[in-house]
Amino acid sequence: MNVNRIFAALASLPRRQIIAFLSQTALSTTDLAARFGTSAPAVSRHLSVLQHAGLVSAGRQGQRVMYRLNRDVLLGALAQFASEVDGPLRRAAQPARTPREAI
Amino acid sequence: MNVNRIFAALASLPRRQIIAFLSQTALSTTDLAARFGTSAPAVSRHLSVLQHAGLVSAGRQGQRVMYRLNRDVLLGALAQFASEVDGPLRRAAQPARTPREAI
DNA sequence: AATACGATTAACATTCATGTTAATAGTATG
DNA sequence: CATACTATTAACATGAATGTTAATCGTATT
Repeated sequence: MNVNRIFAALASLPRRQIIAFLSQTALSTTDLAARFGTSAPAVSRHLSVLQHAGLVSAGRQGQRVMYRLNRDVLLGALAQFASEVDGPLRRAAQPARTPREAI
Repeated sequence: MNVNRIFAALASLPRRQIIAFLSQTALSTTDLAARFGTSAPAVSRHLSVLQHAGLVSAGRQGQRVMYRLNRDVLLGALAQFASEVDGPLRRAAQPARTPREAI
């Protein structure tokens, strides 16, 4: 899991919006394009970036390619980054403390 | 706390590196510029972005301006984004309600 | 096989981000 | 007060990202 690549993927607002949509249900490229104002090719490239970062998975179903979110990867990356930032000082001071149970 | 602004700030690799440095200790602009290969003005603008996002705080000490990381803001934003992604489906799918400590 | 539909890639233009050097502002010190 | 040091802003150039339309590929349907 490449945290830098994942955060680079999360850099873009449209991609975070795509993730928000995919957090509810699996969607195809045109589904997402319809939910945005944008074109299918634009969505397709965003999905490609997300996929290479490991954040989404693609599965073809007939003509459509359905994308779904890899929650574990996303949450894992957030947790890792959080621990990198939270780590050095706090672990020295308070070994057992985690900021929040979710991450 | 503006999650979009925070993620936009986290988009940049140099800024995440700055955050990594500041997670260890407070540093001045030139301190950070020395740790990078980059110039002071470049660092200064990155720090400005981070500060407007609320991720770092500045405090002048004599000639120097010391920057330190606002861990709570950063970790809070990560937790909020995580809960947004983690939330909808899991709360709907899980028969037992997940306690919402959502921040 | 021919056509239609969905997805991706190519090519292009435009906008945004990053870094550099030069100039300006603020603070301390001789 | 003049000088030195730190930080920030201005102006500029360059590279990357995003979106558009047109073209290509894959799959299904008739």
